[in-house]
Amino acid sequence: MGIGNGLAGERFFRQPTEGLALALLGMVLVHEADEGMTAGRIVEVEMYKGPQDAAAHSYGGKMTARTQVMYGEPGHAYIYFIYGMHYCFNVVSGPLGSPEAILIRALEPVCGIALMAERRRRVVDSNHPKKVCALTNGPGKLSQAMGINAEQYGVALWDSAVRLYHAEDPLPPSAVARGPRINVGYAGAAAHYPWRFWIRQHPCLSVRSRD
DNA sequence: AGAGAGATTTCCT
DNA sequence: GGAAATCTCTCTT
Repeated sequence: MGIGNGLAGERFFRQPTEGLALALLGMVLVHEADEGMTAGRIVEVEMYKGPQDAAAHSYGGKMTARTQVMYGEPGHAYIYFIYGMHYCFNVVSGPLGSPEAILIRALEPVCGIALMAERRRRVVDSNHPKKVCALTNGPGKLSQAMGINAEQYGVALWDSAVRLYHAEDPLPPSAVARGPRINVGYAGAAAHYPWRFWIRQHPCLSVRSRD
């Protein structure tokens, strides 16, 4: 109870990537792990639009062991390891053969804050909102807090321990802002495309992307 | 508040 | 060898 308005089914993911990215805002990501359940509301995302997008791992149709899942059906988890330290969690988008993805950049913790703090090796007072947000206000942080790593690579998000629930109340369009993606300066013109979306003024936005 | 460096794998040259 | 869809710590302002 209280988590959301129902599990997102397989067909939810079959929509154009921009619509899916916007729909993910306000939804709740859940991981039911052996150690316990954690959940967080999605407040910031970025879309990566496949072969035409110079910032995407699948730019030019590049396929490696890492990017393979993006070429499959939407709604699977694309997880990659970066900077020798961090995992980043993405929702695969686009139909079979269309390697697009949506990076989840920030969550608002909803359930399992103590477990998140333990995984992040932090001591957090649940009544201190800024400290709670700091558990999941970045793509590497939220993966660690949610217990997401290479083990979940490729899982189907409508049928696994990692899943998505619809928001109880839809976000009004006025609550959503968009702007350029973070840390893609190498991508030429694509670095300026407004393909990051976030909930305006939300306290849990990533450090690099405050309003 | 902001800048700089270190951590250290995956992928490309 | 070098950069990357990042984070943390330290030093400086």
